[in-house]
Amino acid sequence: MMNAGEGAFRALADPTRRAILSLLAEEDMTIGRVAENFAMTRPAIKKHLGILEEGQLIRVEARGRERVNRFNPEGLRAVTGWLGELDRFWNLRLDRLKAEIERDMKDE
Amino acid sequence: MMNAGEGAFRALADPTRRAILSLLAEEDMTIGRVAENFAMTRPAIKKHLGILEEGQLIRVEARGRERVNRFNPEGLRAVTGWLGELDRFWNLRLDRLKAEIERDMKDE
DNA sequence: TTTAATAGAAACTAAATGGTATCATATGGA
DNA sequence: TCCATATGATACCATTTAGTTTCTATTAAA
Repeated sequence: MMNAGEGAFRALADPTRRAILSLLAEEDMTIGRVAENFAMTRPAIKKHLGILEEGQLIRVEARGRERVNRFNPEGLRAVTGWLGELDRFWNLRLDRLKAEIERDMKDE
Repeated sequence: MMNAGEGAFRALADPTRRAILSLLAEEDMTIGRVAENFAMTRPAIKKHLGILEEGQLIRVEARGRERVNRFNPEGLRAVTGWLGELDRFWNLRLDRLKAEIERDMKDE
């Protein structure tokens, strides 16, 4: 089980970035518009958007002098995929445990 | 959409912690046993386990002089729950978009 | 063609993070 | 009881992170 989606996990760790992602899931926004929603300077928001982009959680499209930031649901696959694998491991373990218990009961 | 599972997201951001979680999903382990799997001192592993515990992703049970660390699948709900909400937002948006397009087509 | 708006970049700071080394504590067993 | 083992705790260090301020570049529009 390896480092898939390193960037996505890192991007999701910060609450501001998760809030940004929520906004962008509802509506595409320029950097300025995103920044209006936070008590923080635009450069700070820009950095967060950069990290979200690295994690593939958003896509940025140049449009004249603006940059439109859009949510990229594909990027979440790295995360949900890893969580799914973890769950698979867990269930395999439960299955082994169950089998063991059944074997023990038969022995008695 | 708010800060649910802050600790869990933070805990998952580090690759070492994700690797630890994978191990623990397969098998309960003491701190020492976990540490054997990494090129890192035990205090470092202990810190990671502490952060995983804060994020509710593991539970720790004292057992004599040992501490057994076990994976806590419940803790992932904060994460999957948030991801689900995000997805819901996204789909609502797609629905609005679809409705709009259908309306426009009827107008022509 | 100025001027105002939008964004990018760089340099800096404070605090958090991931790690180490070292020392103290508690428990199981010879 | 005494010793080895398993863990906890503390202090320290280097790097990263999240944020700021300030300055520059590009584009829209009067």
